Amino acid sequence: MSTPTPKSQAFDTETRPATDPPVQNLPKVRDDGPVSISDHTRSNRSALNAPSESGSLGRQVAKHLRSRIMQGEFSPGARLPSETEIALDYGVSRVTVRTAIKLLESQGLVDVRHGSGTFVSDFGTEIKAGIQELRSITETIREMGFEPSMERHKGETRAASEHESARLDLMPGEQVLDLQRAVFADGEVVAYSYDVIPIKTLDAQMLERMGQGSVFKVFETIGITPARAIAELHAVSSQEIAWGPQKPEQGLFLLLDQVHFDKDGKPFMYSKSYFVEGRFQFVILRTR
Amino acid sequence: MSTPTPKSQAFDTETRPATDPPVQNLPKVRDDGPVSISDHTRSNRSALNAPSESGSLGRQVAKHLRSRIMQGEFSPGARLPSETEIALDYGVSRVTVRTAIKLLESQGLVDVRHGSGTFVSDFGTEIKAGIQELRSITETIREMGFEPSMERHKGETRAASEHESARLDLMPGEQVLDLQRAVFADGEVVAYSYDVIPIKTLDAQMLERMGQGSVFKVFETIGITPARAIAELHAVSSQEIAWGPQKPEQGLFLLLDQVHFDKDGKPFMYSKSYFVEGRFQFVILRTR
DNA sequence: ATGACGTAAGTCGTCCTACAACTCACCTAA
DNA sequence: TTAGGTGAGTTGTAGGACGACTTACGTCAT
Repeated sequence: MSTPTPKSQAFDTETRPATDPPVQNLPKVRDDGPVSISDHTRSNRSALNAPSESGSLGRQVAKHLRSRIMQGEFSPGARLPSETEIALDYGVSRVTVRTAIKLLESQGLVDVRHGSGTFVSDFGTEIKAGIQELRSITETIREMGFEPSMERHKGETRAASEHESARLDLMPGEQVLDLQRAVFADGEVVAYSYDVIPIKTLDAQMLERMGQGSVFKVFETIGITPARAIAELHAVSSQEIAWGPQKPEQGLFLLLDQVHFDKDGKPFMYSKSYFVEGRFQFVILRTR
Repeated sequence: MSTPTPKSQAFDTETRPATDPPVQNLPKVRDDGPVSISDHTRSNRSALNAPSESGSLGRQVAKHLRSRIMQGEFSPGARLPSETEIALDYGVSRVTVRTAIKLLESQGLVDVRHGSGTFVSDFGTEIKAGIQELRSITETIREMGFEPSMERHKGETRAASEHESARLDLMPGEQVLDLQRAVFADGEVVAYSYDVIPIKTLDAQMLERMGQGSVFKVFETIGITPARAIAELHAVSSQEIAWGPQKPEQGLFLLLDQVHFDKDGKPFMYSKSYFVEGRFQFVILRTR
């Protein structure tokens, strides 16, 4: 599918000021005059449009700004360029820049002050481990500067329990993939992951690949995009959860009990992640 | 013994958003022509401008929309009026409505679909107990439909520990108020709160009022507005934390270890809140 | 010299208007 | 019946304008 985006020219006979011939993949750029791009102030307008799924323009700009902040281009406390400047830089409207900045603000990354400017949050760059954004555990670990790895302990199909059926919106007794894995950061166990995935969304080939690396990567290949997750937090003390040589003695865990939904609101995975207390730091930024 | 369960009515002071907060200040309306407001569709434009601190127009609209959603005017899954309609309704521009909706979206309350509309998130109304927004525990409990109360167990001044000084940005040895309280919901203990507040920000009168009700209320009166908090999450198993007749046997807690900052980025309180596992449900909505 | 005050420039907040991109319901024709 | 087109409605983006707020700076009276 994916119609070539005909840009609607069949019925617009009138009112196109024609200043802007249909562009394909770049954000529309208006006045590019002499195209003199100095080196020390290279434009960022071609930096958008990631290869894969991109989302709205505002989200793209937000994503790019975020990475620039994370990479230290703007240090904590520093002021970002004005909205107008950023807009010119990316070749988008100020409206778009504002939506992007609003997003970053809601993530606690920046701090907008009326009449003064937009500033990088003082702890902005340390929030990487935040729970607020939806990421796979492996991604999160990698962002924290560790090397993630996984070890499959169990991976079999069985009937869903009543509790799981309810959470995943299944018929009782439907088959699911029961995945149990240990999660490592630099070779040290940081969590034990119990994932339950409805079989019907997978084919045989997937079953093997599940559990190798990030399950989210596999989901991507079949067009399932995680849009959000609703999670409960619990403190758990039990000897029944961990296994293996690195099994923690005290048996104290922070349980993230969550259901993942795709962009259509359909649940596609139910997972219980038991984080070994003391080996993984959860940071939450609370804003008004 | 057997805490009297005071039901706390001495300090539930403010703002019951009954149905119609008396307001005087209107947002500037430009073309007010004949001011003909039809009856069956009463305008909401006078509903803005909360009595105290209001914030930007967009935030006001967001706040009001939020309360409308929470009160069930729009049920989960339902579509909100179009941005244009809302704008007319409140007498603001569509831009303002959009910033408001963006805010609600980032809180997971609504779900914006391009070309289709804005919908109340399916769980949106259940996220009340979410950690994402900065609220006092009492407020959160009230929103969950319980009657909050508190019992002061300790309230004395002492020198700050090294760890506390670091978090609160104090000189070592500076005096702080050490507050230890049990938090009740409908008479049942749900948490034990250890708060540390620098003395210099308080006067003698405040010291007494602290610990009566919400400490945030007291802070408000001296012009300190909590803007954000950075928190760590931990699982804790200990018998040293709780006290009193309702002390939980298993000694299992979810610890929210957090520093609160005002809008200028100054830390004004360091608090450790130990939530009794199983008596308080933490829900987190994770979005991309 | 010092402090209070006004002024101007810079920046975010809001408004208006217009159009593009997308979704959905409906109708039509094969 | 089904495939496709069409149009109305909705959110996304653009561009220009002005208001509100912050900050720095210069002026003036003390």
